[in-house]
Amino acid sequence: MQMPELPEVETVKRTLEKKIKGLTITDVEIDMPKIIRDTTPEDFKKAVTGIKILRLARRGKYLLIYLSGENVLVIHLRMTGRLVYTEASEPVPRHTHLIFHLSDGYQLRFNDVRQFGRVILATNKTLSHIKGFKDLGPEPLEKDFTRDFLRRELKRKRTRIKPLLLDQTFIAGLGNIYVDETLHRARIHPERLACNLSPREIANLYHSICEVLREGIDNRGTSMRDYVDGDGRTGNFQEFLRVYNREGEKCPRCGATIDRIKVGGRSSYYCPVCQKE
DNA sequence: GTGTTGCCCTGCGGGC
DNA sequence: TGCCCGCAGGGCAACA
Repeated sequence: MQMPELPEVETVKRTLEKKIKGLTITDVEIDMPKIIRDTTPEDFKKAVTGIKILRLARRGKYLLIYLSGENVLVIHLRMTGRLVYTEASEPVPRHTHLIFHLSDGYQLRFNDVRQFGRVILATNKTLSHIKGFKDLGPEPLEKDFTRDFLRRELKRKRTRIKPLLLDQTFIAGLGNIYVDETLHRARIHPERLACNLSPREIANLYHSICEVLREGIDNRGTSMRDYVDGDGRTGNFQEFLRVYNREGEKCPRCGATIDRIKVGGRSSYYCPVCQKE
């Protein structure tokens, strides 16, 4: 029960960058070839061994590791993926599928219980062809994501607000936890039609998206079960969640009982009093 | 364009 | 205690 979303991936990026930027990948162990997409294990190994790590970046829920030369590692942690910088002498945990040996003697380990995570070897040129990555919507914390943009786009959509916010082509980086928290703060029921939101609700929604994500990052992400940052540390934002995973508990704003429904096949936690249909 | 379902996958919790 | 089953969910494909 955990899905690295924008704040978690941003935290992994920040913690890892301090540790691995400037190091060289001296070897790669691939235990689960299917984690790597579109490249054979042999080609992957050949492409990254002896190559220097230049910088890290994030786009939506994707982590990007830029290497010297043209290559970029595009990593999606999906549900249970972890990317941890660790001493080589540490025991290798179960479900460790990929190990990068680094020039400082440490290792960067990719671990994923459910094997949903993906590592794609791309170049600066092929980045724009990667399925899922190429169609990502705007970054919600960047300046091109404005209230006007949100209002304009919502008016065009005859779909329910929750599945829309989860759609990575609409906005990049939101997942189930942060969408539920956002909608609660904005007092919007998850099944409301996007095109029917009032200007005031849209303003609240815009503010809530930015606020929830910033607070998530400030608290180094949410750890329900699996998520840890690049140092292997858990986040703290789970302590500040108001509705997610709190079915049956009291709404911190009005005291009503938090309910859970399925919206678009996803569990959705909300307050039936604060968030009217 | 939008909605629904199923698949990928393992661990966990509930029921018996 | 141990087994079975359903659920959790991001992204994607297939289909309605």
